[in-house]
Amino acid sequence: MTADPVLRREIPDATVARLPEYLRTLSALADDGVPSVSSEELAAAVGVRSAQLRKDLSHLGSYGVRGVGYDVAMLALEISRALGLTVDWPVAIVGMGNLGRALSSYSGFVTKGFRIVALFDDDPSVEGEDVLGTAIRPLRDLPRSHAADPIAIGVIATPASAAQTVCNALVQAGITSILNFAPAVLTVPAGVDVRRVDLSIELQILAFHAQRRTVASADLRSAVTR
Amino acid sequence: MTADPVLRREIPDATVARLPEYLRTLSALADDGVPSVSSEELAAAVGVRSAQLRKDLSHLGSYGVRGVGYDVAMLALEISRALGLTVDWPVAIVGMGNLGRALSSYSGFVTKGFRIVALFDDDPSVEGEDVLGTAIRPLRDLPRSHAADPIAIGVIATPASAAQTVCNALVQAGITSILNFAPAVLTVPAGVDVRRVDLSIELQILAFHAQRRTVASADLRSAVTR
DNA sequence: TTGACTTTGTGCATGCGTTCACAAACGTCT
DNA sequence: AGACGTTTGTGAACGCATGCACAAAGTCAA
Repeated sequence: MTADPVLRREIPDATVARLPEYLRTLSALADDGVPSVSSEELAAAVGVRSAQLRKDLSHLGSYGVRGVGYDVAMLALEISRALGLTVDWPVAIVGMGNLGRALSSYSGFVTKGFRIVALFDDDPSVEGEDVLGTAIRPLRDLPRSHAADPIAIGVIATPASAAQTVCNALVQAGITSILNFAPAVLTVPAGVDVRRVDLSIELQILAFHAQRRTVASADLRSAVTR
Repeated sequence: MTADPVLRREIPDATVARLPEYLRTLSALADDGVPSVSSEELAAAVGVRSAQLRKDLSHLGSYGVRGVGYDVAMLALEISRALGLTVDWPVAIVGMGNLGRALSSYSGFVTKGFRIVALFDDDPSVEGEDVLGTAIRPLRDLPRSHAADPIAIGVIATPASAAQTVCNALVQAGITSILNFAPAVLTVPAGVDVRRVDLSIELQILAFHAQRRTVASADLRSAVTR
């Protein structure tokens, strides 16, 4: 009944969101031939507090050595395992505009256990086109494609107007993990996990902070001249 | 000394991150000709709890009418104002690969007060190319471009290896708001606001949850067969 | 082995964010 | 005008995440 304690233990969402950052930095360190790091060093490289890093890692188990630090390669492997990146995740991308093409060639996508197995777009002018070894097919081929080479994760990179239709097709095919880049809220049945990425939100947050800086300095000036 | 209370009041980061979502949904409602919404309806459309929505909006001021709801157009305007989107934000994008092109044509970028004033790329083969009315220039033109048409926000859409160099150039030119799509941690002087977007992190989080579902159902099965 | 030093893992406190629950405020109907 | 139903705005409770501080556990030198 009791499975691997590492997998059964609840890992906080906030921690899960940071694990990819740790993993990327660890991979860079490994590439540089660094054998081990302390929590202090790794935290500084990622941009978090060392206490936070240690607490995050403690949720995965006890992989550090007191007085020494963490073995870079081993820790990277453990984080990969925790995230589920030690197995391959077949990914399909729907919508082959600039964003879809950017995603299919994005290094962070093709490495790290994600394998693009299908590209879809209903625009006849791009149908059949080859993108990095994978042909673009119309969405109606999804069931056949899924049967031949099962898809674990569907990525929606279409305009907002098509997003729900595409989502329905993905769910219909039995795909339960969906990453949505379209600026639309998708409704899905229970058991389907949808995550949305809005490229413009970060820009708006940036504008908010920039504006606040401007207002703050304007306040200072008007306070002086008053 | 006391400026506009709406601008001076501290708005929590978590709230700021949701305001763009509210704004997008409100814009859609306005397009559909809906004159007003209750917090319950709007919250459902966005995918949050109504109490959270009301508390978020309360940070901007009191723009609802008890017993009635919120005026869609007015609330949209107030959120725009709070985010600083009522003024134009000149944006420059560095790196005109697929991602840079996707961003420059992204509807959420060009609408909502963001105006792309410059595109940079040091690849000679794309230099001078016209993308939606803006010519691609080499990064060394940044100071001149900035002087002629000031840039408020710089977007880095280059490979990770070039990100820090590009960032330095942006900071050197006096740009204090930077959106970084490259998978690299940037070091900047104090007073410069950097936000990072990693397109692969969401995919990794999705994989984590998908894996957990798989493990959970495997546990159930093994529990039965035991 | 012993002692000095380093670094992890974690209990505890603090702060922030979310949710509940309700009084206050509005429109409407009689 | 007054009673009624609706919805906002917010104080208070709760829960989660972060940061502190230190004991436990290791290395290394002598």
